Amino acid sequence: MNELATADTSRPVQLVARELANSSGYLLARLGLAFKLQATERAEASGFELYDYSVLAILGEGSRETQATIADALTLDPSRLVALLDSLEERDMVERQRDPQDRRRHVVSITNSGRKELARVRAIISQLEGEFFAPLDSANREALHTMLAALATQNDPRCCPLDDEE
Amino acid sequence: MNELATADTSRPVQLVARELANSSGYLLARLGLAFKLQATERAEASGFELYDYSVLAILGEGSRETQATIADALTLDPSRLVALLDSLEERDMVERQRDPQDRRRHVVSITNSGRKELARVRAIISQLEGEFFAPLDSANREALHTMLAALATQNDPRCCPLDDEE
DNA sequence: GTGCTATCGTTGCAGCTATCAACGATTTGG
DNA sequence: CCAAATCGTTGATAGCTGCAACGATAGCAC
Repeated sequence: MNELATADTSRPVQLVARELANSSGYLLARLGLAFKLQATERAEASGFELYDYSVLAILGEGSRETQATIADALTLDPSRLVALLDSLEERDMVERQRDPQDRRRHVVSITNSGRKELARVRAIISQLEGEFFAPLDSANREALHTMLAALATQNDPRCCPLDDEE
Repeated sequence: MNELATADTSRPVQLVARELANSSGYLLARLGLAFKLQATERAEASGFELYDYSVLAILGEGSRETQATIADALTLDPSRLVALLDSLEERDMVERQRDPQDRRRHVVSITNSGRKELARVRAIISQLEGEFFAPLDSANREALHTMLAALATQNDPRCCPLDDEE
């Protein structure tokens, strides 16, 4: 049925199928992964795990978190969080204290030096975002963000509270 | 320094940090992963691996591909593709033939039954896309797709050729 | 022609990661 | 005061990813 089973060697770079490139979901997944990889790379170049940033960012917003709530917010297995916090605590960025009201819990809080480090990673990620979304002008960037937030509230409720008031 | 290290147990659902929710890159990564997980789930419920769809979609567009070009397009290790093609070939969806012009190569082509199965998975994924992007009206969906495509051409060139003419 | 090197698909391995069960400590409720 | 549930932690297990090595074939130098 194949008159001549010969590959056409003419193309310079192999592109993904039109069908996939036309799928917003595929683009979303692929771009999301690309961003995550680049973020991981840059963070690790500065001595951080990418999850360090997520954890510090959560802790940087004031409310005293227990490990279960952090793990839940990041959709992370609690057992994986243990090693992350061990590492952060060893580097004096966070502190674990027993909750006096429920001594099973650990209340995790960020330290002053943790805040400084958070600012450093934040700058790195922020820089990357600027480059990654550079193809869009600022109006489009904002429009994109609004749409992503809308999708997140429906498809990943833990991600985004929708209360943009303030 | 912590007057009372007590977690505030008042919140119903734990949300991710404001800082992360305000990051388009974070939303992109998280939504992309969420989409991929849902797609995997639905595909597997119908007896497909998600990559089966990617491979079939590429093969469904006519040009005769060699394994290296497929792996390259999907940013997939060639060794991983072997098992995928073995499985697809076993189910009579694709065929491997030696390229007579270069007997090291395998030219992979889709079979008639492969096209039928492709149509089935395509419908499944298409259905999912409809649901996933439901929070956006069709104008916004199109705007979003255009932006994602623009980002892809810069950040993941293998993903999208930008030639939307036709 | 004869080697030398590169490429293609394939196999197998080794490291990493996620996922889960189980445990001690503690709280809660009867 | 006892039983069940919860919290953080540890350990083990399965699965995936990327990498090196291999046989087969091609291209190139001479």
